[in-house]
Amino acid sequence: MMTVADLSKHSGVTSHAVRYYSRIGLLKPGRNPENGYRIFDRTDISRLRFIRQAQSLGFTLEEVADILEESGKGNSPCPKVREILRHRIEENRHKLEELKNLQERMEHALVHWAGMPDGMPDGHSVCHLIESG
Amino acid sequence: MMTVADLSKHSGVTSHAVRYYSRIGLLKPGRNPENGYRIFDRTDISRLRFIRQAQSLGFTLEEVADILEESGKGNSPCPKVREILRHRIEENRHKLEELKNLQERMEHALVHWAGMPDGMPDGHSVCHLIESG
DNA sequence: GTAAACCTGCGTGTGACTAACAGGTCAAGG
DNA sequence: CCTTGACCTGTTAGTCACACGCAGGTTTAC
Repeated sequence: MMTVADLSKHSGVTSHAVRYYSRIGLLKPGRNPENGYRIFDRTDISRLRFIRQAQSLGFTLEEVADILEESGKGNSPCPKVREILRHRIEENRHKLEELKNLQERMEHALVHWAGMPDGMPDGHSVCHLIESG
Repeated sequence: MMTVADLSKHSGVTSHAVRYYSRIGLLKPGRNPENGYRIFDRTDISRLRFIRQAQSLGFTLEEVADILEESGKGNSPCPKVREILRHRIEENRHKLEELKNLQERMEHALVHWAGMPDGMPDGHSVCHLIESG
């Protein structure tokens, strides 16, 4: 009952993304036989909402596709969902630490550089600021 | 005086990456006219070290290319370097906050789900765990 | 002489889109 | 009836920093 633009406005997801989800099979809209336009119904609306909800929890689109497929076969996706989340939490803990380290290195460098003059390249040094790290 | 593999072993950078840097112009090795192999000298070694040092401080390869080029023209890259770093620090602060938020959402979800049973898909719900968020 | 370990360029894949292209469709207004 | 503008279609390229694999040539050691 809705076109791409309708669904986009209704959901706040760009029409580009809606078409992208259709292309990779996350959404399976019908087609208007007169002009080939995609047509979405209430099921698609809630699917789309589900996709964004899952994404906001850190799920990748591939994982969402898995979940959707499992669910479509009549199986409960919940165990898989719990496992993915546990795994993602571990990964994220790692990434967080790396980013914190990076942030510290960057801030330390900026302070360290505050007292250093700019230097001209001299053939064996590109930028002594960076090389001083 | 060194081939790709020599430089790779010497620096701990994979030979794939060394060739990649050559391809995008970060390294400009000479060529052995007999067989077309790349040959690297001391300058390339320090360039490569500079690249990795800059990367570890959060610079992108494109930025490194800019810096190298500026430096190659005889200008001091230092002002640009300071500016990029300041900018990167701001960006990273943002990213860190987002990741922290995500981590909280994920951990909260896992706790929240601990008391919930697995459910079967019933046509209008895919996974009540995710949809309960 | 042959096997292992190198080298070459090039093309594909990663994630989740965004942007752009060329062309078709549709509703409203003059 | 015609135009304008906003939509639609599929496809392709771009993002980042590589990893991996291909087919084929080279070098080194035994």
